Amino acid sequence: MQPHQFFKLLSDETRLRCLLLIARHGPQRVSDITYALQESQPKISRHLAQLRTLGVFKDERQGQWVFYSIANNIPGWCRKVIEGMAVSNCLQETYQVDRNRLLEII
Amino acid sequence: MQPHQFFKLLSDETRLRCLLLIARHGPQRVSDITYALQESQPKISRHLAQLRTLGVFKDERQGQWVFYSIANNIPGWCRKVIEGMAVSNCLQETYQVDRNRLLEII
DNA sequence: CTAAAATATATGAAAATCCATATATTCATA
DNA sequence: TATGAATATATGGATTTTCATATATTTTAG
Repeated sequence: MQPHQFFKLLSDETRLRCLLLIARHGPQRVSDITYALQESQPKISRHLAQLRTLGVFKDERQGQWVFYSIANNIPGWCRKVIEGMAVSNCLQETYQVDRNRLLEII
Repeated sequence: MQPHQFFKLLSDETRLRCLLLIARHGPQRVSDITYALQESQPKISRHLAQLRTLGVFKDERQGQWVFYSIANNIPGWCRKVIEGMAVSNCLQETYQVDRNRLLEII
């Protein structure tokens, strides 16, 4: 994965919201992410697929649900960016609402 | 500047090349960046303008030349990403050629 | 146990939007 | 006038989104 490809994934706000939610709260079901972000299911599914296709996410089916999580073999520089953002206070306002909605249901 | 907007800047390889060149070698003239990247002048100018418009770069005219450099008031989380990439060895191979061409002429 | 219904996720196709590039031109400075 | 930089326009192509539907799994009814 080339740097500009990774940054392109992060350039879409929906994908960034998905990534940060999972970076902070671990593996999540598609349906829960859909609820937390208040977006349509196909929209979430497509963005998760992009993150998976480039190797940032992995998916795992458990019964009727599919859980997405951060792949365990991502490059170190990717992990550094993700974790840097996850602890950054630049996100407090914008992404807090997603977190709160997720915490309602998990 | 919102995170996904910053990452969109980094999602274009030409912009990323400009950014990393300046992150490593300090303020540079448009003409020197154009030479280092071996791209057309309007193309470079347009990408530099985007980086400037969102506040990542500042420009300064000195005589007939315009120097671009990293703005001194960028958010901490941006600086962290930029410096993280600048020291990352994931870029060594890909962007070394740009650096070498720049070092020829400065 | 089997068939039907319900739930969860993915995908094909189409529409709308966005983006990068090339060319030509203009602006600014020396 | 010559050089360096910015901008206008057109265009091709990529991206995102939606709608409808397909697939897979689980639950329920009989």
